[in-house]
Amino acid sequence: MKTKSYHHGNLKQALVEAGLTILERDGLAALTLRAVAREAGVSQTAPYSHFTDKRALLATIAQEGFQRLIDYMSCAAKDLPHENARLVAMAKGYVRFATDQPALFRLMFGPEFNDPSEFVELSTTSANSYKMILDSVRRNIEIKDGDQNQTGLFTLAAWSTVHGLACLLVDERTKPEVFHLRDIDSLVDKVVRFLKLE
Amino acid sequence: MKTKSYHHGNLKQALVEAGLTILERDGLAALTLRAVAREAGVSQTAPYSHFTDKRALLATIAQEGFQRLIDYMSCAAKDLPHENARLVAMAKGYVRFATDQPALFRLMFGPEFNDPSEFVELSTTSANSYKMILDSVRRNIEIKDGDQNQTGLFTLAAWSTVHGLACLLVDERTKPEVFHLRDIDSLVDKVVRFLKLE
DNA sequence: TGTACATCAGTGAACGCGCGTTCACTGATGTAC
DNA sequence: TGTACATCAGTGAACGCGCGTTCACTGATGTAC
Repeated sequence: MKTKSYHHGNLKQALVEAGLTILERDGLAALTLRAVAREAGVSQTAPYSHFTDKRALLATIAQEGFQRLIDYMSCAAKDLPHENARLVAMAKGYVRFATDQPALFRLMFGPEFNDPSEFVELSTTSANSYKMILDSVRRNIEIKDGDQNQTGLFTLAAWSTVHGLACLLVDERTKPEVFHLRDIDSLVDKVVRFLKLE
Repeated sequence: MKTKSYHHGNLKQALVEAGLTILERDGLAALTLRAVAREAGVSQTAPYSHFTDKRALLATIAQEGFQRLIDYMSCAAKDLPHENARLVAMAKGYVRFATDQPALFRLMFGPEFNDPSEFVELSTTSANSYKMILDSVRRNIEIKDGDQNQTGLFTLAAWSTVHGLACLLVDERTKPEVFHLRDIDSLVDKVVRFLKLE
Protein backbone atom coordinates (compact mmCIF):
# COMPACT_ATOMS: atom_id res chain seq x y z
CA MET A 1 0.00 0.00 0.00
CA LYS A 2 3.03 2.30 0.32
CA THR A 3 3.06 4.28 -2.84
CA LYS A 4 6.77 4.58 -3.62
CA SER A 5 8.28 1.44 -2.20
CA TYR A 6 10.26 -1.05 -4.22
CA HIS A 7 8.15 -3.81 -2.83
CA HIS A 8 4.58 -3.56 -3.86
CA GLY A 9 3.01 -4.74 -0.63
CA ASN A 10 0.09 -6.67 -2.00
CA LEU A 11 1.04 -7.53 -5.53
CA LYS A 12 -0.71 -10.88 -5.56
CA GLN A 13 -4.13 -9.35 -5.01
CA ALA A 14 -3.24 -6.45 -7.31
CA LEU A 15 -2.43 -8.87 -10.13
CA VAL A 16 -5.78 -10.60 -9.75
CA GLU A 17 -7.53 -7.24 -9.88
CA ALA A 18 -5.46 -6.19 -12.89
CA GLY A 19 -6.55 -9.39 -14.60
CA LEU A 20 -10.20 -8.65 -13.87
CA THR A 21 -9.75 -5.15 -15.29
CA ILE A 22 -8.27 -6.55 -18.50
CA LEU A 23 -11.05 -9.11 -18.83
CA GLU A 24 -13.67 -6.41 -18.45
CA ARG A 25 -11.96 -3.89 -20.73
CA ASP A 26 -10.23 -5.99 -23.39
CA GLY A 27 -11.74 -9.48 -23.26
CA LEU A 28 -10.46 -12.97 -22.64
CA ALA A 29 -8.00 -13.10 -25.55
CA ALA A 30 -6.14 -10.10 -24.10
CA LEU A 31 -5.59 -11.77 -20.74
CA THR A 32 -1.86 -12.50 -21.02
CA LEU A 33 0.70 -12.63 -18.24
CA ARG A 34 2.51 -9.65 -19.69
CA ALA A 35 -0.67 -7.61 -20.00
CA VAL A 36 -1.58 -8.32 -16.38
CA ALA A 37 1.88 -7.25 -15.18
CA ARG A 38 1.69 -4.12 -17.34
CA GLU A 39 -1.75 -3.30 -15.96
CA ALA A 40 -0.44 -3.70 -12.40
CA GLY A 41 2.50 -1.41 -13.23
CA VAL A 42 5.13 -4.02 -12.58
CA SER A 43 7.77 -5.84 -14.63
CA GLN A 44 6.58 -8.74 -16.70
CA THR A 45 8.38 -11.27 -14.56
CA ALA A 46 7.12 -9.99 -11.23
CA PRO A 47 4.06 -12.30 -11.27
CA TYR A 48 6.41 -15.28 -10.97
CA SER A 49 7.09 -14.27 -7.38
CA HIS A 50 3.45 -15.01 -6.58
CA PHE A 51 2.24 -17.53 -9.15
CA THR A 52 4.07 -20.54 -10.53
CA ASP A 53 2.90 -19.83 -14.05
CA LYS A 54 0.26 -18.18 -16.17
CA ARG A 55 -2.34 -20.88 -15.56
CA ALA A 56 -2.03 -20.49 -11.79
CA LEU A 57 -2.75 -16.76 -12.08
CA LEU A 58 -5.69 -17.34 -14.38
CA ALA A 59 -7.06 -20.01 -12.04
CA THR A 60 -6.98 -17.52 -9.17
CA ILE A 61 -8.80 -14.97 -11.31
CA ALA A 62 -11.40 -17.60 -12.22
CA GLN A 63 -11.81 -18.45 -8.53
CA GLU A 64 -12.45 -14.80 -7.75
CA GLY A 65 -15.04 -14.96 -10.53
CA PHE A 66 -16.89 -17.81 -8.84
CA GLN A 67 -16.81 -15.88 -5.58
CA ARG A 68 -18.38 -12.91 -7.31
CA LEU A 69 -20.98 -15.17 -8.89
CA ILE A 70 -21.86 -16.38 -5.38
CA ASP A 71 -22.06 -12.77 -4.22
CA TYR A 72 -24.36 -11.83 -7.08
CA MET A 73 -26.68 -14.70 -6.23
CA SER A 74 -26.67 -14.10 -2.45
CA CYS A 75 -27.23 -10.43 -2.94
CA ALA A 76 -30.16 -11.03 -5.29
CA ALA A 77 -31.83 -13.53 -2.96
CA LYS A 78 -31.23 -11.51 0.19
CA ASP A 79 -34.31 -10.56 2.20
CA LEU A 80 -36.64 -12.68 0.09
CA PRO A 81 -38.65 -14.90 2.43
CA HIS A 82 -40.17 -17.36 -0.04
CA GLU A 83 -37.83 -20.06 -1.21
CA ASN A 84 -39.28 -20.06 -4.69
CA ALA A 85 -38.73 -16.33 -5.08
CA ARG A 86 -35.17 -16.83 -3.81
CA LEU A 87 -34.44 -19.37 -6.52
CA VAL A 88 -35.75 -17.08 -9.24
CA ALA A 89 -33.73 -14.21 -7.80
CA MET A 90 -30.59 -16.35 -7.84
CA ALA A 91 -31.23 -17.10 -11.49
CA LYS A 92 -31.39 -13.37 -12.16
CA GLY A 93 -28.18 -12.84 -10.21
CA TYR A 94 -26.47 -15.59 -12.18
CA VAL A 95 -27.41 -14.16 -15.55
CA ARG A 96 -26.69 -10.60 -14.50
CA PHE A 97 -23.23 -11.62 -13.36
CA ALA A 98 -22.57 -13.26 -16.72
CA THR A 99 -23.70 -10.26 -18.73
CA ASP A 100 -21.87 -7.83 -16.44
CA GLN A 101 -18.59 -9.76 -16.81
CA PRO A 102 -18.83 -11.75 -20.04
CA ALA A 103 -15.11 -12.40 -20.45
CA LEU A 104 -14.73 -13.49 -16.84
CA PHE A 105 -17.73 -15.77 -17.26
CA ARG A 106 -16.07 -17.31 -20.35
CA LEU A 107 -12.83 -17.84 -18.46
CA MET A 108 -14.63 -19.53 -15.56
CA PHE A 109 -16.57 -21.99 -17.70
CA GLY A 110 -14.13 -22.38 -20.55
CA PRO A 111 -12.08 -25.44 -21.36
CA GLU A 112 -9.02 -24.17 -19.49
CA PHE A 113 -10.06 -25.18 -16.00
CA ASN A 114 -12.40 -28.13 -16.16
CA ASP A 115 -10.16 -30.53 -14.30
CA PRO A 116 -11.18 -30.07 -10.65
CA SER A 117 -8.08 -31.82 -9.33
CA GLU A 118 -5.68 -29.32 -10.87
CA PHE A 119 -6.68 -26.23 -8.90
CA VAL A 120 -8.36 -27.34 -5.72
CA GLU A 121 -9.33 -23.93 -4.35
CA LEU A 122 -10.88 -22.98 -7.67
CA SER A 123 -12.97 -26.13 -7.81
CA THR A 124 -14.04 -25.70 -4.18
CA THR A 125 -15.35 -22.21 -4.84
CA SER A 126 -16.95 -23.43 -8.05
CA ALA A 127 -18.62 -26.28 -6.16
CA ASN A 128 -19.88 -23.81 -3.56
CA SER A 129 -21.65 -21.80 -6.24
CA TYR A 130 -23.32 -24.96 -7.50
CA LYS A 131 -24.26 -26.02 -4.00
CA MET A 132 -26.08 -22.71 -3.50
CA ILE A 133 -28.40 -23.60 -6.35
CA LEU A 134 -28.77 -27.20 -5.29
CA ASP A 135 -29.66 -26.22 -1.71
CA SER A 136 -32.28 -23.77 -2.84
CA VAL A 137 -33.83 -26.33 -5.18
CA ARG A 138 -33.81 -28.84 -2.34
CA ARG A 139 -35.65 -26.42 -0.06
CA ASN A 140 -38.13 -25.73 -2.83
CA ILE A 141 -38.80 -29.38 -3.41
CA GLU A 142 -38.75 -31.07 -0.03
CA ILE A 143 -42.10 -29.57 0.70
CA LYS A 144 -43.42 -31.81 -2.03
CA ASP A 145 -41.28 -34.93 -1.96
CA GLY A 146 -37.69 -35.94 -1.35
CA ASP A 147 -36.41 -38.07 -4.21
CA GLN A 148 -32.72 -37.21 -4.22
CA ASN A 149 -31.97 -38.12 -7.81
CA GLN A 150 -34.98 -36.15 -8.94
CA THR A 151 -33.76 -33.17 -6.96
CA GLY A 152 -30.37 -33.45 -8.63
CA LEU A 153 -31.93 -33.67 -12.05
CA PHE A 154 -34.17 -30.70 -11.48
CA THR A 155 -31.16 -28.74 -10.27
CA LEU A 156 -29.31 -29.65 -13.42
CA ALA A 157 -32.30 -28.63 -15.53
CA ALA A 158 -32.54 -25.30 -13.74
CA TRP A 159 -28.82 -24.75 -13.95
CA SER A 160 -28.81 -25.68 -17.65
CA THR A 161 -31.59 -23.25 -18.42
CA VAL A 162 -30.03 -20.38 -16.55
CA HIS A 163 -26.51 -21.15 -17.71
CA GLY A 164 -27.68 -21.57 -21.30
CA LEU A 165 -29.54 -18.27 -21.24
CA ALA A 166 -26.45 -16.61 -19.77
CA CYS A 167 -24.28 -18.07 -22.55
CA LEU A 168 -26.67 -17.00 -25.29
CA LEU A 169 -26.80 -13.46 -23.91
CA VAL A 170 -23.04 -13.28 -23.34
CA ASP A 171 -22.36 -14.44 -26.88
CA GLU A 172 -25.06 -12.09 -28.18
CA ARG A 173 -27.24 -14.82 -29.63
CA THR A 174 -30.35 -13.18 -28.19
CA LYS A 175 -31.37 -10.11 -26.21
CA PRO A 176 -34.36 -8.93 -24.17
CA GLU A 177 -35.51 -6.46 -26.84
CA VAL A 178 -36.41 -9.32 -29.20
CA PHE A 179 -39.21 -10.22 -26.80
CA HIS A 180 -40.21 -6.63 -26.07
CA LEU A 181 -38.64 -6.81 -22.63
CA ARG A 182 -36.65 -3.95 -21.21
CA ASP A 183 -33.98 -5.76 -19.22
CA ILE A 184 -32.22 -9.02 -18.43
CA ASP A 185 -34.14 -9.59 -15.20
CA SER A 186 -37.49 -9.57 -16.99
CA LEU A 187 -36.20 -12.02 -19.56
CA VAL A 188 -34.89 -14.41 -16.91
CA ASP A 189 -38.19 -14.15 -15.13
CA LYS A 190 -40.16 -15.14 -18.23
CA VAL A 191 -37.81 -17.94 -19.20
CA VAL A 192 -37.55 -19.72 -15.85
CA ARG A 193 -41.33 -19.83 -15.57
CA PHE A 194 -41.30 -22.63 -18.14
CA LEU A 195 -39.40 -24.81 -15.68
CA LYS A 196 -41.71 -27.00 -13.65
CA LEU A 197 -41.52 -30.00 -11.46
CA GLU A 198 -43.94 -32.59 -12.75
CA MET B 1 -8.86 -34.65 -57.00
CA LYS B 2 -5.82 -35.41 -59.18
CA THR B 3 -3.27 -36.77 -56.81
CA LYS B 4 -0.01 -35.37 -58.12
CA SER B 5 -0.97 -32.05 -59.68
CA TYR B 6 0.51 -28.75 -58.66
CA HIS B 7 -2.97 -27.38 -58.32
CA HIS B 8 -4.92 -29.01 -55.58
CA GLY B 9 -8.28 -29.08 -57.32
CA ASN B 10 -10.52 -28.47 -54.35
CA LEU B 11 -8.34 -26.82 -51.77
CA LYS B 12 -11.06 -24.59 -50.37
CA GLN B 13 -13.15 -27.53 -49.22
CA ALA B 14 -10.02 -29.42 -48.15
CA LEU B 15 -8.99 -26.53 -45.91
CA VAL B 16 -12.38 -26.52 -44.20
CA GLU B 17 -12.10 -30.25 -43.61
CA ALA B 18 -8.55 -29.87 -42.34
CA GLY B 19 -9.82 -27.27 -39.91
CA LEU B 20 -12.52 -29.64 -38.68
CA THR B 21 -9.92 -32.35 -38.20
CA ILE B 22 -7.74 -30.03 -36.14
CA LEU B 23 -10.70 -28.94 -34.01
CA GLU B 24 -11.61 -32.53 -33.30
CA ARG B 25 -8.07 -33.70 -32.65
CA ASP B 26 -6.31 -30.72 -31.05
CA GLY B 27 -9.00 -28.31 -29.91
CA LEU B 28 -9.93 -24.71 -30.63
CA ALA B 29 -6.67 -23.14 -29.50
CA ALA B 30 -4.77 -25.20 -32.09
CA LEU B 31 -6.88 -23.93 -34.97
CA THR B 32 -4.36 -21.59 -36.62
CA LEU B 33 -4.03 -20.72 -40.28
CA ARG B 34 -0.66 -22.40 -40.45
CA ALA B 35 -1.89 -25.56 -38.78
CA VAL B 36 -4.79 -25.82 -41.21
CA ALA B 37 -2.47 -25.41 -44.19
CA ARG B 38 -0.08 -27.97 -42.73
CA GLU B 39 -2.94 -30.40 -42.16
CA ALA B 40 -4.06 -29.95 -45.76
CA GLY B 41 -0.51 -30.59 -46.95
CA VAL B 42 -0.06 -27.23 -48.54
CA SER B 43 2.13 -24.18 -47.99
CA GLN B 44 1.11 -21.83 -45.21
CA THR B 45 0.17 -19.07 -47.63
CA ALA B 46 -1.97 -21.20 -49.91
CA PRO B 47 -5.17 -20.48 -47.93
CA TYR B 48 -4.93 -16.85 -49.03
CA SER B 49 -5.90 -17.93 -52.54
CA HIS B 50 -9.30 -18.96 -51.16
CA PHE B 51 -9.90 -16.92 -48.03
CA THR B 52 -9.17 -13.24 -47.45
CA ASP B 53 -7.82 -13.94 -43.97
CA LYS B 54 -7.91 -16.27 -41.00
CA ARG B 55 -11.30 -15.07 -39.78
CA ALA B 56 -12.88 -15.82 -43.15
CA LEU B 57 -11.62 -19.40 -43.04
CA LEU B 58 -12.80 -19.86 -39.47
CA ALA B 59 -16.20 -18.40 -40.33
CA THR B 60 -16.57 -20.97 -43.12
CA ILE B 61 -15.64 -23.74 -40.70
CA ALA B 62 -18.19 -22.43 -38.21
CA GLN B 63 -20.81 -22.35 -40.95
CA GLU B 64 -20.09 -25.98 -41.76
CA GLY B 65 -20.56 -26.60 -38.04
CA PHE B 66 -24.06 -25.12 -38.08
CA GLN B 67 -24.89 -27.23 -41.12
CA ARG B 68 -23.80 -30.32 -39.23
CA LEU B 69 -25.84 -29.25 -36.22
CA ILE B 70 -28.87 -29.04 -38.52
CA ASP B 71 -28.04 -32.49 -39.89
CA TYR B 72 -27.77 -33.95 -36.39
CA MET B 73 -31.17 -32.53 -35.46
CA SER B 74 -32.91 -33.57 -38.72
CA CYS B 75 -31.43 -37.01 -38.51
CA ALA B 76 -32.56 -37.44 -34.90
CA ALA B 77 -36.11 -36.27 -35.62
CA LYS B 78 -36.47 -38.22 -38.87
CA ASP B 79 -39.37 -40.69 -39.05
CA LEU B 80 -40.86 -39.56 -35.76
CA PRO B 81 -44.52 -38.78 -36.33
CA HIS B 82 -45.39 -36.93 -33.13
CA GLU B 83 -44.26 -33.34 -33.03
CA ASN B 84 -43.45 -33.52 -29.35
CA ALA B 85 -41.21 -36.52 -29.81
CA ARG B 86 -39.53 -34.70 -32.70
CA LEU B 87 -38.68 -31.76 -30.48
CA VAL B 88 -37.18 -33.99 -27.82
CA ALA B 89 -35.22 -35.86 -30.49
CA MET B 90 -33.86 -32.57 -31.82
CA ALA B 91 -32.71 -31.69 -28.34
CA LYS B 92 -30.83 -34.98 -28.20
CA GLY B 93 -29.31 -34.31 -31.61
CA TYR B 94 -28.23 -30.84 -30.50
CA VAL B 95 -26.49 -32.06 -27.38
CA ARG B 96 -24.98 -35.05 -29.11
CA PHE B 97 -23.53 -32.77 -31.77
CA ALA B 98 -21.97 -30.57 -29.09
CA THR B 99 -20.41 -33.47 -27.21
CA ASP B 100 -19.23 -35.14 -30.43
CA GLN B 101 -17.52 -31.95 -31.60
CA PRO B 102 -16.85 -29.84 -28.52
CA ALA B 103 -14.21 -27.58 -30.06
CA LEU B 104 -16.34 -26.93 -33.14
CA PHE B 105 -19.28 -26.15 -30.87
CA ARG B 106 -17.12 -23.65 -28.97
CA LEU B 107 -16.02 -22.00 -32.20
CA MET B 108 -19.60 -21.68 -33.44
CA PHE B 109 -20.95 -20.07 -30.29
CA GLY B 110 -17.85 -18.26 -29.15
CA PRO B 111 -17.26 -14.53 -29.13
CA GLU B 112 -15.49 -14.57 -32.51
CA PHE B 113 -18.54 -14.59 -34.74
CA ASN B 114 -21.42 -12.97 -32.94
CA ASP B 115 -21.85 -10.11 -35.37
CA PRO B 116 -24.34 -11.46 -37.93
CA SER B 117 -23.56 -8.72 -40.46
CA GLU B 118 -19.90 -9.68 -40.78
CA PHE B 119 -20.33 -13.14 -42.31
CA VAL B 120 -23.73 -13.31 -43.93
CA GLU B 121 -23.66 -16.95 -45.03
CA LEU B 122 -22.61 -18.03 -41.55
CA SER B 123 -25.43 -16.14 -39.89
CA THR B 124 -27.93 -17.47 -42.41
CA THR B 125 -27.01 -21.06 -41.63
CA SER B 126 -26.99 -20.26 -37.94
CA ALA B 127 -30.45 -18.71 -38.24
CA ASN B 128 -31.66 -21.81 -40.07
CA SER B 129 -30.65 -24.01 -37.17
CA TYR B 130 -32.56 -21.77 -34.79
CA LYS B 131 -35.57 -21.72 -37.10
CA MET B 132 -35.69 -25.52 -36.99
CA ILE B 133 -36.25 -25.38 -33.25
CA LEU B 134 -38.68 -22.48 -33.46
CA ASP B 135 -40.78 -24.22 -36.11
CA SER B 136 -41.01 -27.40 -34.10
CA VAL B 137 -42.01 -25.49 -30.98
CA ARG B 138 -44.61 -23.64 -33.03
CA ARG B 139 -46.08 -26.90 -34.29
CA ASN B 140 -46.10 -28.22 -30.73
CA ILE B 141 -47.88 -25.19 -29.40
CA GLU B 142 -50.36 -24.11 -32.04
CA ILE B 143 -52.52 -27.02 -31.08
CA LYS B 144 -53.00 -25.26 -27.76
CA ASP B 145 -52.86 -21.56 -28.51
CA GLY B 146 -51.06 -19.18 -30.82
CA ASP B 147 -49.55 -16.32 -28.80
CA GLN B 148 -46.50 -15.46 -30.87
CA ASN B 149 -44.45 -13.84 -28.15
CA GLN B 150 -45.16 -16.78 -25.88
CA THR B 151 -44.01 -19.17 -28.60
CA GLY B 152 -40.80 -17.18 -28.96
CA LEU B 153 -40.20 -17.21 -25.23
CA PHE B 154 -40.81 -20.92 -24.93
CA THR B 155 -38.43 -21.50 -27.82
CA LEU B 156 -35.81 -19.43 -26.04
CA ALA B 157 -36.41 -21.38 -22.82
CA ALA B 158 -36.06 -24.69 -24.64
CA TRP B 159 -33.01 -23.51 -26.52
CA SER B 160 -31.45 -22.18 -23.32
CA THR B 161 -31.99 -25.46 -21.51
CA VAL B 162 -30.58 -27.57 -24.30
CA HIS B 163 -27.76 -25.18 -25.11
CA GLY B 164 -26.88 -24.83 -21.42
CA LEU B 165 -26.81 -28.58 -20.93
CA ALA B 166 -24.63 -28.89 -24.03
CA CYS B 167 -22.23 -26.27 -22.66
CA LEU B 168 -22.03 -27.90 -19.25
CA LEU B 169 -21.30 -31.29 -20.81
CA VAL B 170 -18.80 -29.88 -23.30
CA ASP B 171 -16.93 -28.07 -20.55
CA GLU B 172 -17.18 -31.16 -18.35
CA ARG B 173 -19.17 -29.50 -15.60
CA THR B 174 -21.45 -32.51 -15.37
CA LYS B 175 -21.89 -35.94 -16.91
CA PRO B 176 -24.64 -38.59 -17.17
CA GLU B 177 -22.96 -40.92 -14.66
CA VAL B 178 -23.60 -38.46 -11.83
CA PHE B 179 -27.30 -39.21 -12.22
CA HIS B 180 -26.84 -42.95 -12.80
CA LEU B 181 -27.59 -42.56 -16.47
CA ARG B 182 -25.68 -44.44 -19.11
CA ASP B 183 -25.60 -41.91 -21.95
CA ILE B 184 -26.17 -38.35 -23.09
CA ASP B 185 -29.53 -39.13 -24.68
CA SER B 186 -31.00 -40.37 -21.41
CA LEU B 187 -29.78 -37.28 -19.62
CA VAL B 188 -31.28 -34.94 -22.22
CA ASP B 189 -34.51 -36.88 -21.96
CA LYS B 190 -34.70 -36.45 -18.20
CA VAL B 191 -33.73 -32.79 -18.27
CA VAL B 192 -36.10 -31.57 -20.97
CA ARG B 193 -39.05 -33.17 -19.18
CA PHE B 194 -38.88 -30.33 -16.67
CA LEU B 195 -39.77 -27.89 -19.43
CA LYS B 196 -43.49 -27.27 -19.57
CA LEU B 197 -45.86 -24.81 -21.13
CA GLU B 198 -48.05 -23.41 -18.38
C1' DT C 1 -3.59 -30.27 -84.05
C1' DG C 2 -0.15 -27.16 -82.25
C1' DT C 3 1.34 -23.12 -80.03
C1' DA C 4 1.33 -18.65 -77.58
C1' DC C 5 -0.36 -16.58 -73.81
C1' DA C 6 -3.24 -14.93 -69.87
C1' DT C 7 -4.74 -16.56 -65.55
C1' DC C 8 -4.21 -17.66 -61.06
C1' DA C 9 -3.42 -21.47 -57.50
C1' DG C 10 0.23 -22.53 -54.80
C1' DT C 11 5.42 -21.70 -53.15
C1' DG C 12 9.05 -20.28 -50.00
C1' DA C 13 11.48 -16.81 -47.74
C1' DA C 14 10.87 -13.16 -44.88
C1' DC C 15 8.63 -9.45 -41.85
C1' DG C 16 7.39 -7.89 -37.22
C1' DC C 17 4.91 -9.14 -33.24
C1' DG C 18 3.69 -10.62 -28.63
C1' DC C 19 3.89 -14.47 -26.10
C1' DG C 20 5.59 -17.48 -21.71
C1' DT C 21 9.47 -18.33 -19.42
C1' DT C 22 14.69 -18.27 -17.83
C1' DC C 23 18.35 -16.06 -15.75
C1' DA C 24 21.50 -13.40 -13.05
C1' DC C 25 20.77 -9.44 -10.66
C1' DT C 26 19.40 -5.71 -7.18
C1' DG C 27 17.51 -3.41 -3.62
C1' DA C 28 14.08 -3.09 0.24
C1' DT C 29 12.77 -5.24 4.40
C1' DG C 30 12.73 -7.46 8.98
C1' DT C 31 15.31 -9.67 12.47
C1' DA C 32 19.08 -11.31 15.52
C1' DC C 33 22.42 -9.67 18.28
C1' DT D 1 20.06 1.91 19.44
C1' DG D 2 22.95 0.37 15.71
C1' DT D 3 24.58 -2.87 12.55
C1' DA D 4 25.21 -7.17 9.92
C1' DC D 5 22.86 -10.22 7.35
C1' DA D 6 19.43 -13.45 5.38
C1' DT D 7 15.34 -13.23 2.77
C1' DC D 8 12.90 -12.63 -1.16
C1' DA D 9 9.94 -9.36 -4.10
C1' DG D 10 10.73 -7.20 -8.14
C1' DT D 11 14.01 -5.92 -12.38
C1' DG D 12 15.61 -6.03 -17.14
C1' DA D 13 17.68 -8.38 -20.77
C1' DA D 14 17.29 -12.27 -23.32
C1' DC D 15 15.65 -16.96 -25.15
C1' DG D 16 12.96 -19.50 -28.57
C1' DC D 17 8.51 -19.99 -30.42
C1' DG D 18 4.53 -19.82 -33.44
C1' DC D 19 1.64 -16.65 -35.17
C1' DG D 20 -0.77 -13.82 -39.33
C1' DT D 21 0.47 -11.69 -43.20
C1' DT D 22 3.43 -9.70 -47.29
C1' DC D 23 5.97 -10.33 -51.27
C1' DA D 24 7.99 -11.69 -55.56
C1' DC D 25 7.91 -15.87 -57.70
C1' DT D 26 6.67 -20.23 -60.37
C1' DG D 27 4.43 -23.58 -62.67
C1' DA D 28 0.02 -25.84 -64.15
C1' DT D 29 -4.08 -25.01 -66.65
C1' DG D 30 -7.48 -23.63 -70.18
C1' DT D 31 -8.37 -20.99 -74.21
C1' DA D 32 -7.88 -18.29 -78.52
C1' DC D 33 -6.15 -18.69 -82.80
